[in-house]
Amino acid sequence: MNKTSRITLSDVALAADVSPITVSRALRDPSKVSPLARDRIDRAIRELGYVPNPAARALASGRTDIVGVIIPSVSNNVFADVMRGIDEGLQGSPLIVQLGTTRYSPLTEEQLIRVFLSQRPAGLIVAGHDQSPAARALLAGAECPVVQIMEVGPDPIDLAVGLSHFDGARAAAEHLLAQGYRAPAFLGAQMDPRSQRRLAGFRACLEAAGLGGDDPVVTTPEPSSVSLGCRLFADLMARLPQTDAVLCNNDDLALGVLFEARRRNIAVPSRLGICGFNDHEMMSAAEPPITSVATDRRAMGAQAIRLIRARLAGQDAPRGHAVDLGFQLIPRASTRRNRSSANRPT
Amino acid sequence: MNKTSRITLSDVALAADVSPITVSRALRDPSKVSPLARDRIDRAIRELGYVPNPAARALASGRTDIVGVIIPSVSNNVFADVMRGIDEGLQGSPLIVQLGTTRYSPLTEEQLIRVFLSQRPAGLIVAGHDQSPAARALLAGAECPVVQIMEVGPDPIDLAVGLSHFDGARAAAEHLLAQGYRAPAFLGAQMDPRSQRRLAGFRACLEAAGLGGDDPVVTTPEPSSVSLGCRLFADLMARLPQTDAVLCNNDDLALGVLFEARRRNIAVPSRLGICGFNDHEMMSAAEPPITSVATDRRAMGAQAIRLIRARLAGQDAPRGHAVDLGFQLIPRASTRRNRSSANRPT
DNA sequence: CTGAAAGCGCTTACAG
DNA sequence: CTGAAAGCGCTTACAG
Repeated sequence: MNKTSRITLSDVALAADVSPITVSRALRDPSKVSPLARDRIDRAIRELGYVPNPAARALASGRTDIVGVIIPSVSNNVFADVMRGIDEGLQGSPLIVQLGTTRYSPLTEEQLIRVFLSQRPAGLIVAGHDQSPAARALLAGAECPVVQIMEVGPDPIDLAVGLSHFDGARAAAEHLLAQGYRAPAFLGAQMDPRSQRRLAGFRACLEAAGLGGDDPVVTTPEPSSVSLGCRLFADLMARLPQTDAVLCNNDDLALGVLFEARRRNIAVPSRLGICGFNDHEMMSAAEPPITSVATDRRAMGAQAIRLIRARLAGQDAPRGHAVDLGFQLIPRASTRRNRSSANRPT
Repeated sequence: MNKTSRITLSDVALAADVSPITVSRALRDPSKVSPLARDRIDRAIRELGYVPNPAARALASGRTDIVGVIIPSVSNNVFADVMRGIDEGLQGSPLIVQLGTTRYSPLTEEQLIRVFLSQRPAGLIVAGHDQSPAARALLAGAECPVVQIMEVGPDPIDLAVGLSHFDGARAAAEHLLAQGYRAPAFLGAQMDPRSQRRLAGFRACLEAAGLGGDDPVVTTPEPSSVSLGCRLFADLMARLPQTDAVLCNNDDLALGVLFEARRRNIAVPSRLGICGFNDHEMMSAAEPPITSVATDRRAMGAQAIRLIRARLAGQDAPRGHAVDLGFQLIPRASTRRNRSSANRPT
């Protein structure tokens, strides 16, 4: 094709009057080259506008600077936050993100893993612990560090960083009971594995409190949204009008519940308690501010990259190493039922 | 290193009893290979578990299946939506997304363009029209299709798909005036070029209406958030208490204004009109529902990919081809001041 | 500290 | 429809 121009390493070598090998070395580890040669090479690179060909490098070395990231969806602010953390973690490294979305399909995930692995990535980040057996096998056989993010669970493939969604939801449910709510319900959308575990945590709390009878749960496989929160809450009220508190699978739903409650003149928090999950920034800004379970999505992404970089730098990060980032219940006015509300921090 | 295993094209050729070239051909264009050879090759590929090496392919052909996407930020739901559209547009193609974020820095953008271009991508998508001259030069010299997204403007580098933010904001301001608001203000965060143009559209409307004196504008370079909407609105009310409507740079701010107005017992829409920008899903769910300027971010991403795929398929898409996706003002209760509100579509 | 040789795994023309 | 030859632009050992 366009065989015009395109400066190669040999061109640089010629201009700097050294061998190509020396240029290659200067590029990869300048300390291995004499200062004099280094200077000449640097100048030649600058003058010629040389840019290395990553494909050639990858073919020769079997390595790349690519970090593959495989997540269910990008239009979910939770993953957007994770991506942000990944991006921040990448600062100062030559690593580049290759992004793939599974749309919550294990089969798509498997295919993506195959494609991404064929690129010989420097590292791979995948969401969750529920890969198909074939996907797990692929990842287990990968020559690069693999980080499972979002949750910690038994038997990580390699590295893992996340939190226990079961514990988070259980803590939230316990909070509702502690506030005096007696008929809490669970609202869930996009019931992915993590949502399922949140639901399980909710149920565990209710059972422990002897409230396990009704199973006051409304869920849908639909993707989450604020509008969906409105609708799910309407469904819930039609089915279980005695509900006095709602634990939402995520903050979007919680916001929808708040709006719908307002539309129906249901007083929050006195008649209805609302709790979200993740503690999106808007939870503290809402009126009333909404209680939520804070998770640090950015830290998750950043930490995943940190683990990969450490492994690449030859540092020790044994297989099976899992980092539990935990969660924090942030009580706010939306669940402040029987207490003095004189002082109201947001 | 690990020279063990790793099946190559030659291995497949050997097993299928054809030459490597024929295998290569079968992979790229099966119709050019006899059905018999094709069968044998397919079987060999399956049995050996052969996966092509993209680096080798890239080096030999000078092409890759990579689409570079360069956006300011991922933790901004506008770009998350665009990414979603890109992702959808990619369906059924072998293209893979490589993602880079500029953090709104032209210098970082330039570096990213350089790095991404060195990969010989199949296409490049960049946000906005305000690249540095050096970045523009790089893009103009690119051998792949380049799509500028988010807005349409004069002198696109190659392809473009977006809308006029100036027009969108002006239409919103006109709507506020038409509703009888007489002292509209503008609230803006993260004042990137598109926000600047929205502000300009707002000002143009006010001037045309003879209301250009005060310049009722509160902006900040801080990234946008709902909480920030609360704070900016507080600033605004302190400075210009006569304000009776707010045009927000985006929906996050608008939601923050709604919450803050509620906290202050400022009636919406009678005492205060609120209008957002982008029409995020939550605008229709809010109570009251919030007027906004709808933009189709997903379509933007999908269309960008469509243009790239068309160009790659050899179809005609002349340089300078710009697609204006337009916008649509969605009037809702938050600006329904003097009208009968008997029927209230959301 | 530096270099000559070989090779990474494909594809590109060019023949036949 | 099929193949032999050359080469894409680097890096990897191995010497010196």
